[in-house]
Amino acid sequence: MIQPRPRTIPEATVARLAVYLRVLSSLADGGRGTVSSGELAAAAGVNPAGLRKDLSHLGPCGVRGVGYEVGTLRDRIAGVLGVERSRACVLVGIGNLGSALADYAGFGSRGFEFVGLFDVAVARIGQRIGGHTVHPLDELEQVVGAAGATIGVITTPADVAQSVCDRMAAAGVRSILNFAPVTLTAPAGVDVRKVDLSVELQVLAFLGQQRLVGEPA
Amino acid sequence: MIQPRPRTIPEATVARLAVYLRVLSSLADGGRGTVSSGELAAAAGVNPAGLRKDLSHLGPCGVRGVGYEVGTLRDRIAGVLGVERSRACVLVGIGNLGSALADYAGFGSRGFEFVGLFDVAVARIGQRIGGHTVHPLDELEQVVGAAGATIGVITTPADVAQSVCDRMAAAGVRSILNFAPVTLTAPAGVDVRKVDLSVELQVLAFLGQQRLVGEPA
DNA sequence: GCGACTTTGTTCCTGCGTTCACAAGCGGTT
DNA sequence: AACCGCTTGTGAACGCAGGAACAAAGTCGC
Repeated sequence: MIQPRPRTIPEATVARLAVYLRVLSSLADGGRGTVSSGELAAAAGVNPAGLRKDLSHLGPCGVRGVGYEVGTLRDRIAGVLGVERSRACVLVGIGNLGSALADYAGFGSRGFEFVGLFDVAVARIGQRIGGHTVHPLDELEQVVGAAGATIGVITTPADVAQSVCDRMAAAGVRSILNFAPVTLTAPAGVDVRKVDLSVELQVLAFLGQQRLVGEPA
Repeated sequence: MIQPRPRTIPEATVARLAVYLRVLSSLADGGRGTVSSGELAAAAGVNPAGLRKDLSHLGPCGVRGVGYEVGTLRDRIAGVLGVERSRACVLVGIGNLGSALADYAGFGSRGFEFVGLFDVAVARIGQRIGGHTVHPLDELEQVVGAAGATIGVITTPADVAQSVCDRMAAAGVRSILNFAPVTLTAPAGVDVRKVDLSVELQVLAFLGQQRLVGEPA
């Protein structure tokens, strides 16, 4: 019995595969049959050689002299990323950002299903966002257990993010995406990924000012 | 005349400096006088040696045997990142995500000032968010020119993001932060930074499932 | 005043990601 | 059937980030 995926796929490659998947879906909708690595790389904003190397992690999936078959490659990447399987997610903190995520249709088509939206503000509870209802935070553990949710998203203010993280981990969540501007600590076996919007903006601004100093042209 | 910043600072270091700045601000508010690299690294979630290497890009700014003086280091990092100077930003696309960004108080304290919020929906125009008023998109070029905005944020749907990007670049914006799920192309001299929320979630989910396969324990 | 401890700043090294360049393979054409 | 052009897949080199270990330096205690 050979194992179909012998080695681990680098994290940077996984991130790009998700981008390729989006481009391929768009091409497939446009009725495109095949694409070359050069064209696909241009659409994704990466180097053609790097794209081929990324795809090589999935095994040979192109035809030399022709290119990649759009539909086949899309399904291949979707299978590797696990898009077809539905993943139960919970989201805590229904502010503007949390509402944006809950309402974003792109998650549903990628295999993510929000099985619970939570907040502490009574004004928020009962609101319907993206087809789901906001529940009081007290019900977090019950919903996580009942739905078998393994993914949690935190969009709360910074001061309560750690306590939410602890509760999620204790309830059985294994992967946490944190938008709160704090560094969370989680027990072993639970990995946390942080997205800091203000850091992104600050890096962008710094690179811009650094470019001005380096190249006064 | 020696140049105060002889070399360029790596991008990864810049991102971490922003995190250190936040931690240091929090420590300063708590009345803390000095910190060691180990403690600061733990709070930021990085390796102590890496933190010292990051800080070495600013020149010597600690005292051996003691640690770093909290207030001094905070001001030093703030100066390098250019926090004290106010940067004019424009934001196009006042949906949930755009509202979240416009309303986020963390930007103002980091030197970013939104001088214009724009949308095409007449229902949005005139709304006040985070102390600013939403304007029709037609006024984008005028506001960018008048305020000298060099930073633009795109939180529009994917299909109009490229046209907004083009208009921003033509109007004088030099740095663009793109939240729309498309790869934008901009003229030389304008750099685009992309944040894709669904990609982040997909990477997280994949790492979780890969971990289960690799370590069945 | 001197020694020892603590902590920074630096240097080396290992591993990873990215890029370039080439061989292998397939389709179309004559 | 053989040749030619095109594209994939892979191997090698380069550059960079991350981690560990060590020397320099300053402070505290005696």
